[in-house]
Amino acid sequence: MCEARRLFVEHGYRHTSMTMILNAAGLSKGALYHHFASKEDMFAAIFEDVSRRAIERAVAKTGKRASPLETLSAVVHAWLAELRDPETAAILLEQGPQVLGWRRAKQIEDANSLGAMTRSLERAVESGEIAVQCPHVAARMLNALLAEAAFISLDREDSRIVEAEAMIARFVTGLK
Amino acid sequence: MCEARRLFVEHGYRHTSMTMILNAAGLSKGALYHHFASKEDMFAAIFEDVSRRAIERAVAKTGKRASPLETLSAVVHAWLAELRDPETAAILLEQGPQVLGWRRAKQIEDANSLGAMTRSLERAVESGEIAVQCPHVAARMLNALLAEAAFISLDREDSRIVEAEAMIARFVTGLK
DNA sequence: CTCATAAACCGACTGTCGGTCGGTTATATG
DNA sequence: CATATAACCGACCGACAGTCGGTTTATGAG
Repeated sequence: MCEARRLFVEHGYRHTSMTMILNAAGLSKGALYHHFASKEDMFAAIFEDVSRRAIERAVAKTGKRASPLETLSAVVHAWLAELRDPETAAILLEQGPQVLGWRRAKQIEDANSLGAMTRSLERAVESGEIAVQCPHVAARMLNALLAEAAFISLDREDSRIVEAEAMIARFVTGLK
Repeated sequence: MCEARRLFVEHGYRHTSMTMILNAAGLSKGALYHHFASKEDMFAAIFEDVSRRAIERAVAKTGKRASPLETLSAVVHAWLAELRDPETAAILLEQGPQVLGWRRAKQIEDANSLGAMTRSLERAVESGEIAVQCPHVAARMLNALLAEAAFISLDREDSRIVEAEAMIARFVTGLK
């Protein structure tokens, strides 16, 4: 599955045939289809794995903060840093929604990054630092901004990245 | 091409074979491939058409406003209304990025909705109502919020839609 | 060790689908 | 009418995801 991820990142989902994956992994078709129902399902497993590990790393990097809102800001920053990793971006931002469709991709993210973001928002609401009716909606809106900022940062134009991050910061503080 | 759009909306891109389109349109393969280089190219033409007409309608519905910022807010509102049309949403939000990839989809939108949004932002900057360094970045961030709000509104949960729209309004006024 | 059971693995085969190509018909132009 | 160009045709092809009957390997109870 590690080999499959590498090939997907390098050539894209469509241009990576099962045969290529089979050769790289040294497996047979039957073996692979014994573990995954379809090529798409295998990609979903990879997507889930990348999503889970990325948010775990981001949360781990975020030490203890004074308040829930500051923690949220720190998580947001750490998450953006994770998305700057080309492999993570390729799977989570480019190919994920393309291969799985946004519904399935969001569903998987709900159990990982989106879920962590929602919980962080909920804590900030409980502490009274921000005011939103539905933290899940706020998390999705925030997540959309983060994904767009990550897309922009893929073009490696520093000034634009700085501006995008500033807008996100303003969005978060604007929830007060 | 009208028939193809209908089939794509109804069954999705993947589950719409060329043969289905050919039968529905009463054409032969050769004829169709004389006009489009590939199935994906045909979809791109449909995407471009839907994108162009949707922003045209939104702008048309937006009458004259007192200031560029008010015009921007009105365009944003009208654009959200357009995205609530299931067929438009299916092509622009669901299938577009999935079939074409976000790069190509954004490139086409740059000539239509994103372009209009950017120009509207530029006017508001010129009049001094808002302050952003790069209107194009702001337009993309705003567009990401609008797309997410449209996704949320596809689930038809009214309270969430209201909250999402309020966040967008706050984002726009927060650019001051 | 033996045998039963299941999990993991194999690879030739198949159906479907996007795309091709040599050729034909319609339309416009001099 | 002659010529050229665009529109159109559909049998055919290669590639690919997915299948299936069968084999090997691991497990574990007697």
